[in-house]
Amino acid sequence: MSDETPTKAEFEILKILWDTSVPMRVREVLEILNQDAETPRAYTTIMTLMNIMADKGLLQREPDGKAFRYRPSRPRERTLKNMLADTLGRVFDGSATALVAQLLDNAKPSPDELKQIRKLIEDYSKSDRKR
Amino acid sequence: MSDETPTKAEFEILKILWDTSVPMRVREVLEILNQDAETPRAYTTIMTLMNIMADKGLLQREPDGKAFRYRPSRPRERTLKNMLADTLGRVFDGSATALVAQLLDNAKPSPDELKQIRKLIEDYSKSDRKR
DNA sequence: GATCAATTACGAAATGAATCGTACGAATTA
DNA sequence: TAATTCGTACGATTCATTTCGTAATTGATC
Repeated sequence: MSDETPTKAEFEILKILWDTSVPMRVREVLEILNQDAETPRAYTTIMTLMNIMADKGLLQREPDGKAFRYRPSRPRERTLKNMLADTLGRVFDGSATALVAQLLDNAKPSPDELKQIRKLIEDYSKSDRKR
Repeated sequence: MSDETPTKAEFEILKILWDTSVPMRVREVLEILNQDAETPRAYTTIMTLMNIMADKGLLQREPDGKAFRYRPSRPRERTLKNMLADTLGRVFDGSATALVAQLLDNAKPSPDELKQIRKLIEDYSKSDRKR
């Protein structure tokens, strides 16, 4: 129950907080969010959103002067994991193979990326037996 | 513009149509959808949904007696491709490597699946130069 | 043609997400 | 103390999605 998956807008906020890796105030998040936005959001929009996220357990608040600072409740990896699991289950019926097939056909990874990906799979294969 | 990505409910309907691979009427889709559903939907719910999908261009209609039969406008692969591209871009900032890393950490593919995945990558590597 | 059952058309309500304005409170300053 | 500034709380509005009821239509049957 404590593993809510964020909505689109919520996820944007989480990305900012993960990137800076330091608890931030609403205003700071707002400014980063707006600095390269075509249509800037209002302060209260983000305030409300971050409130909801705190209620849901996606963010934690800590008092700082008259304001709060917010931090993500869960590390980035854990959340990405959930979101990917969602796609994997919903879209690819749980088949990692099907997903990779689409991915290759799709993302056209560069030779360099391919190399990295191969390495990942090698490493995983080796560490597999201790599962 | 003709590459709409389906919503959750729309996708469920597409899956049914892809699986049977034959154009179906609303009632048939409804029955499959409801047969293992905890809360069954009303006929009109699916009717409306499929109408919207036809408007959007996700489905095509062909008359059959007094009713219509519906078929997906696009093949499954094409749609999955779009949906995966969305996840890749939004969640993993376009990094196929990052996605695969999560996937391995996540789906715990079996040795057999791994083998298939490796093969996919091999094949892709070979065909890559003609890009 | 009249009637019946199945289907579609239309429109409206319920829900969830995203947006923002106004009210109000606390610290800061004039 | 009054005015300013920064913050949160709360509620309203908009928008997309999902849901479904009622009315109109159509084809089949008598």
